[in-house]
This record gives sequence, structure tokens and C-alpha cells, in this order.
Amino acid sequence: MDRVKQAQEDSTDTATQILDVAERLVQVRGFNAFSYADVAGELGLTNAALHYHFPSKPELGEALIARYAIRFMGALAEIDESFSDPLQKIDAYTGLYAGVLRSQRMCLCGMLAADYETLSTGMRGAVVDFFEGNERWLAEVLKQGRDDGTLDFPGSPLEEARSIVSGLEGAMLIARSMGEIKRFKSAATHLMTALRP
Amino acid sequence: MDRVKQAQEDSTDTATQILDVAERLVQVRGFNAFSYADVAGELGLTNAALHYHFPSKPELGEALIARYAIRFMGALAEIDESFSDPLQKIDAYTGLYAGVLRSQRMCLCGMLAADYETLSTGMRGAVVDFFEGNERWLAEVLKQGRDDGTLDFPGSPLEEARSIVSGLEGAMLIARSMGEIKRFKSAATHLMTALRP
DNA sequence: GTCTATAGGCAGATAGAC
DNA sequence: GTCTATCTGCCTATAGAC
Repeated sequence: MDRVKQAQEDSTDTATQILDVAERLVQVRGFNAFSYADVAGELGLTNAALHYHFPSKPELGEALIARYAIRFMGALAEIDESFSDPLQKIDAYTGLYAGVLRSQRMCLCGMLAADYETLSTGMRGAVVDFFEGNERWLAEVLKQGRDDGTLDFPGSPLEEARSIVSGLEGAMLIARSMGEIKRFKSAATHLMTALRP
Repeated sequence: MDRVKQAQEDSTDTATQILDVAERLVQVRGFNAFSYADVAGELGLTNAALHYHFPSKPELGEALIARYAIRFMGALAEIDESFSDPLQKIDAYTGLYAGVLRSQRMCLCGMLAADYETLSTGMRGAVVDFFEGNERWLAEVLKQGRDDGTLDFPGSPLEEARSIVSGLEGAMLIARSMGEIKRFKSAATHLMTALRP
């Protein structure tokens, strides 16, 4: 876990470079469709060097999710600081997803949700935690919006939050295959529209 | 393609049994996380026997999607015959997805959408066709519902159809990881609620 | 149609030199 | 920290006997 912190501070660190390449490969191809050799090849390293930094593939996977989750939660904290209007917060939230999709990638944890049955227990827990963190943040924003009258929706804030996270992940998943970011934008707008009182 | 037809008529046919096992493995683990040996082992056959029926893995993959798409479109035709009310049709449509999830599986094409970048061009085209077929059918139902006043939604029927397909696929993807079918049901209900005038 | 046998390659992982 | 060298195992795929 110290390695994760260090990686955020020094972007030329080898461990960081490994995480960067591996992250992209997982987001594009999936956890079971990339190899240590793929990453090593891109960085001009050997297979063995990677194993020094991340002894096993599941450990690499857990480090990937940990870093991704920290970054994502950090982005949510920035949104909280930048906006007070709940609708603007949610708009910024969908923007995070759009940014990922724009780089031709799927959400890391969305991809890992597809690979879920083949993951180690450590990776599984981390994926679940990621989604629960997203839902908690979003539910809080929704609650705030309902309280101040800027948002309206049926059911509980948590249920609505779950529907939104599902909708965004599904829209990313399909938009990537269909080759149109427009499809994602349309789905995101649709989810936002449904929140207007 | 003749093999697909034959497979639907004779469920003891070896090709059919291969497709059955491979289909489940793809839906649970993903296309890159199952092997010919996995399928052969379950059926008490050898690797070589599978290659006789499906010479290469991409060809097996294309046969899987072809059969899945035929079955799914058949189910949509049955819905059209069974119901005339658009809302009931859509309820039955979400029921198809719920049935897949209930058997601990992800939608075949939703899973393949995650694996998309690693698929052959033939498989990619078949996945896209599957989603477009779904969207077309759903858009037609939505149009019918808007025309007869039983449904209301913002934007075009096709845009709404795409949002619904995305929402259902995303809900399946996440509900499977979170281990709660309830989550899917909740999301499906949410999508239906939004269609009421 | 299914088998045995096998090819050729790539996977994740380790030992030991530098 | 990174290398070379190597292990073991699994992968897709094929040849040829039955």
C-alpha cells in the first residue's frame, strides 16, 4: 500500500509505469487478456522485473484497483469542493465516466465486474468496495438534492444512486462496442433529465 | 449456420452440448477465461473432438452468438404474440434479462462487449448486430406506446431504447458482482417507472 | 466422430548472477 | 532493481489411427 502512495508522488517510478500500462491494458482488453510480457514489452523491461514489483498477478490487480479507487474518490472530493448544486455535481460525476470512455477505455471496475468470477477474493472485495463507495457518494448528493428541492426521483436515494451507477456502467460498456461516444452522452443526459423535479 | 439449426432440433447433438457448455462458461467467466479443455472435460470428450465441430475458437464464438441471437429474437417474437400492451411487453423484456441473471450469468453479448477488443471481426459484428436488434425491437414497442398514450418519455424512441438496454446490461453486470438479484429488479423497476405518463 | 499423440507457443512464476 | 535462463503448465491447433 506504501507503493501506491509512492507511485502517486513519482510518476517516473517503475512501479508507477507498470501500473499505468497494466491499468490501460485491463481497461481495454480485460484482466484475463493481458500478460506480464505485454507490460514488460511496452516498458522495455523483462518479465522478471515486473515480478519484483508485483510478485503475482492478483497482487498487481489489487494494486491497480487500490490506486484507481483512491484517484476516483479524490475526484469525487474535488467535485464536492467545486460545486454545491447537486445537479452540477452529478453532471460532473457523469463527466468522469465520459472522460474514461473518451480514451477508448472501459471503467476499470466495470471491466473487472465482467471478469469477477475469475478474480481473487482480494480483487473481488476491492471491486465491490469501489461500487459501494460510488453509490454512497451519489446517494448523499441525491439526498441533498431532494432535501433542497433541486432534484426529484422515485424511491430511496440509494436505489436511485444504484440505478445511475448501473446506467452509466452499462452505457460505457455498450458505447465502446458500438463505437459512438454519442451514445454514452445521450444515456447520461437521459439519467440527468429523470432527476429534474 | 446449418449446424445452428440442427443444434436447435436435437439437444443430444454433440455440437449442441458443446455450445451449451461453452455458452455458460463465456457468460460466467468471459471469452478469454475458458478453454477447449474446460468444455471437453465437462463433456467427457477430448480437445480434438471439439476442434472437429468448431475448428477454431473464433468460429465457436460466432456460433455461440448466432444461436444466442436467434433464441433471443425468438423470445421477442413470443412477447409480441403474448402481449399487446407496450408496458407489459417491456416488463416481459426485462424478465428475459432477469432470467439470465437468476442463473448466475451475465448476458452473453454484454460479456462479449467487455471482451470486445480481443474478439475476431466476425464476433464483433455479431455482438453489434445483437444490440442493434434489441434496440430496434424496443424502439418499436416504445413508439407504439407513445402513440397509444400508454407510455411517455423524453427524446426519441431509439434513444430511450438505447438507455434501457444500457441500463439493463449495466444492472446485470453490477448485480452479479454484488451478489444481489434484488439490485437488478430495483433497477428494472426504476426504468419501467420512468416510462409511465 | 472420437481418439492418442504431439507440436509450438505463451502463460505466470522463480533462481541466481550482476 | 534488472537481467538471463529456466521451469511447469496450459493454451490453440493439427496429424493420423480407429
